[in-house]
Amino acid sequence: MIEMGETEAEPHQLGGMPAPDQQVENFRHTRRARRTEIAEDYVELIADLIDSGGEARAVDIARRLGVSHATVIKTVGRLQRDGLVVTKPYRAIFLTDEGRRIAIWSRQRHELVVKFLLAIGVSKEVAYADAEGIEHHVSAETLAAFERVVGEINGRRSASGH
Amino acid sequence: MIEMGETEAEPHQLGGMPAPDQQVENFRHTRRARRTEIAEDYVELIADLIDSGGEARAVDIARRLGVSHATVIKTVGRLQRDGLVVTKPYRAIFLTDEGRRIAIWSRQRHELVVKFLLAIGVSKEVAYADAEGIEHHVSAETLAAFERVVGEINGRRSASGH
DNA sequence: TGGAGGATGTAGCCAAGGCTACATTTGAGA
DNA sequence: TCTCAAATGTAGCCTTGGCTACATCCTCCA
Ligand SMILES: [Mn+2]
Ligand SMILES: [Mn+2]
Ligand SMILES: [Mn+2]
Ligand SMILES: [Mn+2]
Repeated sequence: MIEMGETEAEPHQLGGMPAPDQQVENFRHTRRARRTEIAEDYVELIADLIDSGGEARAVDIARRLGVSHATVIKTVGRLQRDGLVVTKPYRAIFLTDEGRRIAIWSRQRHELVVKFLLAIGVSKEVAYADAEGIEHHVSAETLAAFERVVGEINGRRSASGH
Repeated sequence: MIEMGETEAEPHQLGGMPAPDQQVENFRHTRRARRTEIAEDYVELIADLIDSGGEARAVDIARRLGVSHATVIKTVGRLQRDGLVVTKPYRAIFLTDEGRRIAIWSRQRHELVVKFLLAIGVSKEVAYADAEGIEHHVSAETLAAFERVVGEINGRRSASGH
């Protein structure tokens, strides 16, 4: 067999991966998303607690997240520093306009991800579990695709006599 | 209007969210997944570098990930401690059996997530970008659902005269 | 109107995952 | 063979997000 250059180990994915410099951008993008995950979960949860119980207390957040109250208080401090919540010592936690904006957006995205997973046949338990992590990495374009698929599946289902 | 108990702010999602204690489990599950994301990206990338260039060097990993080489070296130390790679000072990095197992699994999962996003109409650039984060939160069940959908869409496409 | 107990705050610890700056080693080519 | 540039390693810094232990505050009820 004749020398063919540097291809000796069968690259295994021919049209697969993106170019190296595009991959760098993807990794950077994902690291950026990672840094906002916790903030998104917090503001979404705070909004839920306010909507259902009138106020969001550190102890409630801690119980829902399954972390210690000390962790919650420190994290809420960071959220306040970053302008997403306001709170005064020994008082409940409220969302700023910015925090509420993010909460509403996160909630819609989260719900759509769940709806989507359910639509493609994932069980309720797994859909909830996976959505909790997936949601933070779904761009607007992918979310739109999810919505399209949900529409198609529900359309097809009702067209064939529910 | 008569007192109706604690429902005054319209709970907004009736059958939406899971029960609080199920939600705790979901958050715990997601935190657990978060702790393995970086290891998965590293072993997958190391496998790619070995397959395409014969060896994986810290500087190559650093360039692909867009982080400093010092970060890579420290992380590789953790991977070695955890039994996923082996390396000797000033030498290249190799996968253990366990590391290779995880790399192969991660690569398959990653590729399927990309294929899935492309199948539902997401652009190539966004599919690659989103998949880099989504992959780590996709359970086996959800992955199976993805595979089903890819099969259906490809089937439908070829049925209607490609 | 006290307390007691629950909620909140504080201190200090840890590991992960980033970084820069500097030191050391390697190996390819002149 | 020797040198020097590139690769690797090390030190030390930072932030985040966990934890436990303990201190303080608030509030509700006896
Ligand atoms: Mn969410
Ligand atoms: Mn989440
Ligand atoms: Mn991957
Ligand atoms: Mn990834």
